[in-house]
This record gives sequence, C-alpha cells and structure tokens, in this order.
Amino acid sequence: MKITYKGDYALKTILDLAAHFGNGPVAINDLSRRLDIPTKFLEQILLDLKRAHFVESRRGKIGGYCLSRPPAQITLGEVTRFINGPVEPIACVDKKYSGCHDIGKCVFRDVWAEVNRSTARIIDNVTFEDLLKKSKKINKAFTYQI
Amino acid sequence: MKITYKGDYALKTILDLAAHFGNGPVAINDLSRRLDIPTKFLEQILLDLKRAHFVESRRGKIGGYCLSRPPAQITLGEVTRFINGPVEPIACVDKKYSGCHDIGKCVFRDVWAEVNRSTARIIDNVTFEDLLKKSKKINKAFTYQI
DNA sequence: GTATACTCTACTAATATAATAGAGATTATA
DNA sequence: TATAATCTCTATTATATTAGTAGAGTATAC
Repeated sequence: MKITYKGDYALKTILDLAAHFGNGPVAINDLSRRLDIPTKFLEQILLDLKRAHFVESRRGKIGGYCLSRPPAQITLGEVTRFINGPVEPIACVDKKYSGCHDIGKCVFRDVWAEVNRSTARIIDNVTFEDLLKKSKKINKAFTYQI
Repeated sequence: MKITYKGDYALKTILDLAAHFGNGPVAINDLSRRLDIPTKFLEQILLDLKRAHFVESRRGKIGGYCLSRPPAQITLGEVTRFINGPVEPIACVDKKYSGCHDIGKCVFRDVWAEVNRSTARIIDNVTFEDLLKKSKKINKAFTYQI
C-alpha cells in the first residue's frame, strides 16, 4: 500500500466532514483553507468522493459538501482503497495476475497475501467516528471540533 | 508498501542464487533466461544488490554472482526495503515528515504506524532459506532446485 | 590474445502524480 | 430577475517514477 497526497487529502477531508456531520454542507473553500489543500485539487478529489457516494453536495449560495453516511459507517479502509487502489503490496495477490509462470510455484505470493490480510484487518476496523473521538481526545481545541 | 517489477525481480533473483548457494557463481544470462527478466535490466539490479552487499560477483570466463551470506541470514524484509524503500504506507510515519501542521494532532499516524509494524513483523521473519524450503516442498521438479 | 562475463553511464518511452486553468451550471437571496 | 456564491466538468502542464535499452569499458580463464 502506498498513500499518495491525494489519498492523504481525501482522508483529512472526510475527517473534517465527519466533524461537521449533521450541521449542513461545508464549502470547498473552508475545507481547502482549514486543511491546507490546493482548492482546485480538492475540487477534483471531492468530485471523486461524490461519485463513490462517500459525500453528497449542494450547489448555490449555501452549497457545500457533507458525508452521505454517519462517520461510524465509513471505514479508513474503504476510503483508502477507493483513492489509492488495492491494499495488496504486489499485483500477484490479485487473481488476474499473470506474472508468475506457474502461480503455484511463487513462494512470495503467500507472504504478500498475509501482509494484505494483516493490513486489511487494521484499516477495515477503524471508522471515522473512531478517528474523530481520538482527535477530540488528543486536543480539546482541535480545529475540526464544531 | 508497494512492490515494483524491480523489487519482484530482485527477490526472485536472490531466491535463485539461494538455490545455488555454495555451488559457485551464476551468470547473469542464466538468471535472465530462467527468471524471464530483461538481461540489461537485471544487470542494473544485480549491481544494486552488490553495492548493498547482498551478492558478490566474479568477472571473466567463469564469472557470475553468488550470495554474500547464507540464505538463512537474508530476510525478505531486508531486500524489499532496499529495493522499494521503507515499508511505511505513508511518509508521516517517518520522523522527518512535516506534512501535518501539528504531528500530535494527526490521528491517522497511529494507524499507519500499526500497519507498518504488522507488515514488518511478517516480512522480517521470513528468510530466503524459509522460501527455498517452501519452494522445494511445493514442487519437487522446481526450476530453482540444484 | 580472445572469448566470456561483469561494470558503468547515459538515454528513452510510458505512466502516475500533483497540481493549475477556465468555462459552465445551479441556487439563495436581495 | 439579477447576481454572487458555489459546485461541475474537461483540458492542460510540470515533475517524478518506472521499466527498460544502448553501448563502451574492464577483468579473467584458457
């Protein structure tokens, strides 16, 4: 797994929206300023997140973005996989891989599959509600706090 | 973590050399043919592995490459990290990262650090002797067998 | 002395990443 | 209804990474 800037931005954006869940839409400009993400880049990321139904949007004067689901129902794994692709450390864990002449002979495959499982076990069990609680605990004056 | 073709080739090369450990040098051409790796690309990879002291070389008519250490003393983690960089899924696990305004506030950091630890625990405990034994068990007529 | 095999540096094509740019569509509200 | 604020969409660009190619040079066994 590799987390790119785009992925990092997406996660921070979802966390910010989680902190504002239930309080109406948040404008791109606000997110951009608060999270220090280039506005035009964030626009694209939000459109991607919208197409994947992580967020919903509203246009016009009081427009903005909000989460489609409660923070407790969005996991770190889901968002990470959506932005940065599969968690597998190598393609051959995937069923379609044809890089090994005889897949049964590739002794590395099992190790990568184990890495994959152990990573998934971690990131699929962390929700944005968990992250939100944690962030509030870490710092009472946390920026994301409502 | 992301395993590139270069990394994949390096691991397969080390495994092949492990299978021939103690039997004199193996020529690049033999490795290239057996493992189906572009010869000139493999040359570069072997030079890298040599600089990192994973392999030793001998020039001339009966030249070639061999492991610097017994297969039991080389782990999958060492080689993987050398070729593909740190195992961390994101830069901020690294001490030098400055992407978060307040590192203490980044709630994702702990999760990535956990992914890092769990991955390391796996790949640092697999040696090339382990992989060799496994490959022999899987297929008695395995190509890498001496 | 020559064939064989490693050594080293440079170059290239394709793809991914991280933006930037600008015109267009929608909506609240004065 | 005009308009300002806001999201929507497509195209373009700069940089880095990846995977490979090319060719001249060096060492060694025989």
